[in-house]
Amino acid sequence: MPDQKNVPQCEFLFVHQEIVDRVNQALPSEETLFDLAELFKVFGDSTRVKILYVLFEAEMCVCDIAQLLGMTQSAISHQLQVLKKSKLVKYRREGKTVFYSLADDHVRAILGQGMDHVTE
Amino acid sequence: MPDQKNVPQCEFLFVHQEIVDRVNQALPSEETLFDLAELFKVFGDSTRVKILYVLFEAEMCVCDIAQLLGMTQSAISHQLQVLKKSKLVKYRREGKTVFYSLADDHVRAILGQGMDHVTE
DNA sequence: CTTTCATATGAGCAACTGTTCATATATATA
DNA sequence: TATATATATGAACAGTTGCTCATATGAAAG
Repeated sequence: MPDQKNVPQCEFLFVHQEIVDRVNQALPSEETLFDLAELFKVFGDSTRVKILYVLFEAEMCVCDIAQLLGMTQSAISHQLQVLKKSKLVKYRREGKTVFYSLADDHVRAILGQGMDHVTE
Repeated sequence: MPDQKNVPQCEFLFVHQEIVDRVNQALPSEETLFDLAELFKVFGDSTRVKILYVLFEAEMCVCDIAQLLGMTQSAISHQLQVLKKSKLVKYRREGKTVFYSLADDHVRAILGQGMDHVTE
């Protein structure tokens, strides 16, 4: 962030200096906030959300997911790589087939919180 | 979705027909899943996450937020409109100034769940 | 070794996103 | 009314994203 802290753009900055200080202390690091946004970005796509919901129920191979969602194998595989990179899913090879499943219960918790907000 | 349900692309689809049926039942509606992804999309940007974290601490006017984050008033205002449209923040006018605050505690809960996953 | 099947991956493209810049709106004050 | 301040907003542009298509990789079977 540029050093503009002492160049107020409105009179309220100094009126609320205590609040500004408190916020600055409470604000997580730039890196943490970036990672957090990156995480939510992964959840911010219909296809990926669908894949995660499918894996809620059972581990599943790539082509079954594609079949279920009516999408191409390539599209699903690309998105599974995104989910894998974010450590939201894990996989298990069995012969020619690769089975994907949810990495842990955080995924359920996050989706659940979002669902609460959407369906209320 | 195209009607490809009876054109298996791999042998596992029919081996796991029961699972496919169960998943199809458990899967929320297309519209709900779309809304869910749209919600997470809003959280999927550093600037917006920062704004929300700032509002965690206190209601704040546009220019104070811009000041705090070292960004232009315009950029912050644009993002506040996005957050407003998603009903994640509310605002209160006081003379020339507009104060923004979190709309409800869902926002905290969702960010908190994400933070758990990021900081573990 | 060759073929087949399931999956992964790179290039290319259209659609979307976040910022900047210029300007408009709204409120208060002289 | 004219001016100043705080915020909102539209256009434009660069950067990103998700899909398709073609092709590559990996594993099992002939």
